[in-house]
Amino acid sequence: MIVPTTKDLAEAAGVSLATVDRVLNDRPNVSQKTRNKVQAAIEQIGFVRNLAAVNLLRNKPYKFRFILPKRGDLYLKELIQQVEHANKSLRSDMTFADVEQLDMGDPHLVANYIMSIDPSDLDGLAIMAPESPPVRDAISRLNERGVHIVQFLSAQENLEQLDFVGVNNYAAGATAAKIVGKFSGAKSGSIMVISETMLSSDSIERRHGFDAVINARFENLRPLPSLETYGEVSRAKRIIGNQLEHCDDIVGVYIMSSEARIPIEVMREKLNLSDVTVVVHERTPFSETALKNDQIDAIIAQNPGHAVRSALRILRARSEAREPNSAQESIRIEILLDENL
Amino acid sequence: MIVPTTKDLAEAAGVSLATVDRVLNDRPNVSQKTRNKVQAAIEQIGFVRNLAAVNLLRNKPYKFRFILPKRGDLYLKELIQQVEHANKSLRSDMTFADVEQLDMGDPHLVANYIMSIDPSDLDGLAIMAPESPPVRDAISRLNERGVHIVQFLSAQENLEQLDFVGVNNYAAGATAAKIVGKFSGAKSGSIMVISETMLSSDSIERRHGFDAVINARFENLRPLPSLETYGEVSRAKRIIGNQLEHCDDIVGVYIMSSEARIPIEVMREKLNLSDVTVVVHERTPFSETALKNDQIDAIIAQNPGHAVRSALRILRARSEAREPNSAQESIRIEILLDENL
DNA sequence: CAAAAAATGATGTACGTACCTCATTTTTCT
DNA sequence: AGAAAAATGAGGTACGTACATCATTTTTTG
Repeated sequence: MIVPTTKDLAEAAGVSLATVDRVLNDRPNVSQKTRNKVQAAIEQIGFVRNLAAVNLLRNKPYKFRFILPKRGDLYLKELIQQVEHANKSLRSDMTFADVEQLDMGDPHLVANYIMSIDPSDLDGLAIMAPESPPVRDAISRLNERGVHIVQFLSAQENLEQLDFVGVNNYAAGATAAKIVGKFSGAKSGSIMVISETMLSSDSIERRHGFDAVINARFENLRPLPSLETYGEVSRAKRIIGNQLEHCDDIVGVYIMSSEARIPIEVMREKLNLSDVTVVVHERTPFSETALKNDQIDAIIAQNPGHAVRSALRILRARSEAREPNSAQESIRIEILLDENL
Repeated sequence: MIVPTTKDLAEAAGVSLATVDRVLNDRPNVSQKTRNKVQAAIEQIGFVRNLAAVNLLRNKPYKFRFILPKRGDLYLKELIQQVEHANKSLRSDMTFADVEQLDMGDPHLVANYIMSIDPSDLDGLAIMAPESPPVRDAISRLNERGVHIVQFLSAQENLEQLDFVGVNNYAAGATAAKIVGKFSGAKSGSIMVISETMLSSDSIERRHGFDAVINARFENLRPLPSLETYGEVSRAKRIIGNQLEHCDDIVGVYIMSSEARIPIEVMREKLNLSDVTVVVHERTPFSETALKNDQIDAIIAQNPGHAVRSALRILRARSEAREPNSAQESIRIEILLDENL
């Protein structure tokens, strides 16, 4: 099989290589007639730029950075590992990725960091940060200064023009609700809803989706107010214990944040977890074990490897002024059971 | 940022470019001492081959073919579309893919086709064909003649040394069982199991996985013998109608083959599908609509786009004598509900 | 210690494209 | 018609690697 080159294209179009180059790279001083001739020849012989040659010529290292929270859970650890792995396996492709962990409790610190970035140092940024106006503004500014941005797993409002990698959290909550509802069978009772914090838009959206489905389809179930652990074991013990005392008809538990460990460990002291339906988010070594041990029933997950690779593909595409292949880049809401782990 | 080249490597190792080349490409006439020096320098400066340059130099078009069944359903159509799409978007990468559809009813025809392939025409083959000795032998032979092979979505026995793309069908059946069981709540009754044919190993494995989980965890449910439609509407009507008459305690339906349309259309005339739990395989325009209309409860799916791209990545890697990135290539058993479509 | 063998160096070519400069032809304008 | 402007052609360089060839040095062997 012969793959046509620019040379073949020039011949087919009846013009010189220089003119082909002018057309392909949108340079001035080409008549419309010639442009058409070349375009026709492109279609006719099926010419496609050889990516390897283009990349070799560009030969620019692409540097991308993930901004992730400092305080984190097992899922965060997975993400970091995936970035490191991607960094290794993409080096031969001139793609480099690293991680900067910031204290997300302080939006101004995050905004300052973003604004301090030198666009000549970095080609793109994947940001996972709680919704906040200063951060949003900093992102916009940096983007205007030529750094490509992907909103990673958590989106800022009013930044719809930027690429987003992650799941629809409303749908994720709704999916969790469907599982909790269906798995509870004909039982009636209350559903505990536990979150690390309800300040993030992720949690809010998940809660909305969850309530919508429970209310619409499972009249027998009563979702309780969200409990916020703030990631502290002692607090978790207190508030969860408190609720368990006042409520003796728990039939299901939904843990909205990516860290399922603390709530599960607290609860399994006071409750037989195999008797109630437990749904958590994100696959981690802990949640995987819990699923196998029948302490939880389902994991709603977004694959961290997919997410990282997808963000990098999008950043790479943007850096080369290509359109990302959107079909390939959507992240699925995965439902993991013991059977399909 | 500077990315080290072979030139930098030569300098760092204190040898000439020619020697670096000898080490990198495993050529003879290099002392062990020098090999070590170069290896050490590779580690030290973090040298990685520039893929673009290697590909440019190779500059070989890779030609791959998917062998798929001739008679097929909507899922097959999706697969074909995905191959066509991949073919377009990978042209700039010198990767070409096409589809050959064969009558899978005749193993010898399939085997003959495989044996008639000229290894100089084709770099790799992705085969989806029912388990059969002549086909298996033909695959082995072709592989020995230098054509890389991927077993696509359905595996041949005793060909474990070849790459496989697809899900574990036992686990897929088990997953379906878990959904049917849990979604049926406390109800007792029978489960219909419908397949196009029970001759394929896919169906057999799914059935095994299904029965294992139902028997182990759901004593209230009784799986019925498999009904085989052979893809014929009239036959489907007859056997399904027959079973519905003799069995008035149906609480769930499991459709094992990728074509859900015929059984669903037959059944919805005689049964209120929203009263029973229905689980099918593969996302197609039909099953998607049925899920939205509450005629089915869940789809067990393997993403056709992922599958096709994965097969092509593996074939490409093998053709370039690289190891495929196995972590990225595993196909998930997806559970699709109305909420996470 | 000389001859053979092994190891290493020096140098050139090629892959397909982008970008550059300069020469030449064609078109447009006055 | 003649000058200015636009269009096109011709040719070179560079990216990083693989694969040659041939010259030179070092090591091994009898």
